[in-house]
Amino acid sequence: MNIPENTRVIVGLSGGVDSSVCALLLKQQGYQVEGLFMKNWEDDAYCQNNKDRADAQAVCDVLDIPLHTVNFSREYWHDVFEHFLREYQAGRTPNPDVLCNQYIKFDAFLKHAKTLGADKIAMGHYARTRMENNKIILLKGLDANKDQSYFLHQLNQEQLKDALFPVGELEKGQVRALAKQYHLPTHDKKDSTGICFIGERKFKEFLSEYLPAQPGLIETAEGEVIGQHTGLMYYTLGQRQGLGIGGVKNAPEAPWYVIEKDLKRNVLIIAQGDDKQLYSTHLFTDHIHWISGQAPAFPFQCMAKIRYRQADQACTIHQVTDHQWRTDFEQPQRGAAPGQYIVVYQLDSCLGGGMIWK
RNA sequence: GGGUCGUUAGCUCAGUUGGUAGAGCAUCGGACUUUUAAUCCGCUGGUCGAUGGUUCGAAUCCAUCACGACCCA
Repeated sequence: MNIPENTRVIVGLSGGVDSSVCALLLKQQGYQVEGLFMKNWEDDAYCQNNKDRADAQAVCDVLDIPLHTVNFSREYWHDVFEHFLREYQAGRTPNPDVLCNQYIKFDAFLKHAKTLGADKIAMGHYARTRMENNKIILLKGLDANKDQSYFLHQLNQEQLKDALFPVGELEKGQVRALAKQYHLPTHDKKDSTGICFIGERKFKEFLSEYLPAQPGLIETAEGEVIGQHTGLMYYTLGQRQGLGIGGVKNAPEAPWYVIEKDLKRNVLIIAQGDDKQLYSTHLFTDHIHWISGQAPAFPFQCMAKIRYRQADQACTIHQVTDHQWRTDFEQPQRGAAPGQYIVVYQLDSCLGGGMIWK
């Protein structure tokens, strides 16, 4: 029904190799392709929009397609960054890139693309979609090592309906090879990491620009004070780095990890080595988004990840109340952090997920 | 006042019969990674409490002093 030649696709071009090849593939498939570069964060030492935009433009020049630019800094700040700050302030560990997809790439961007006359949008994510029983299902990227469906699990049918992910059908190596073969200037550009659109930063430094830090004590699970922390928000459950604790008398020669954040007392609680308290047999969510638009029957046996790039874990989801679900894992999970998302899978299909509450 | 034991990298400690020092943790850097983390790899880092002495040579033996812990008066 959708003849590529009559279909206008607007590709989100970041200036990276994945979105470049995304545009290349669609062009090869015969679509009318246009690029759209988003500026979502004001320039600074770490966020160089101009360089990325120049790269996106260079790719468009090679592909001979137009490039549009749009500024979503306000939307990003309001829909993603403020939530990010609120969550940290509340002692949780947010995942801004999940919201970035939900509110920016598959909302603000999608709407803007429509006003530009797009029939479809496309992104360079390593993920795939299929139509099954008149519903869109979201699948993991073919390259298991690069699969990014985790970040897309909050999307709904409406958002996925007109989205294309051609790169998801390829392995990363093939993507780079194609980029090189077709002389895309981004072919050997290093993959970007760090918070989407903000970039990689010294995290503590970055957060401290926005949130006041309140130093406090570090205690062992037994309540013994063995150090000081610089602010609870700088730590996440399971974290090792940044505690500054080494060589405690009468303790084993093992590293220490965060096992709890006591907000009331502003105390960071840590344990040593592979402590049982680092692990959770279950966790709670107060809402689970289902991509299909329909919740399964509970209890629901499935697989899930509690962090990006974690191997799928066998679990069972129980509905406890109208607004509480409990997930029981077959194997206890290390460092389940409130604010992060549990994302649900069945085989290659990403079904949805929700924010971990506790 | 007397006695015992300690004082070695940021921290906790190991250093065989004397030949100018290591480990874990911490820190820092790198890899991995569109969150935060985790994980992996690597580098730094010490005139061995001070001063004398014995010795070809002392962190290792001796003396004195300083500091600390404990014990006996």
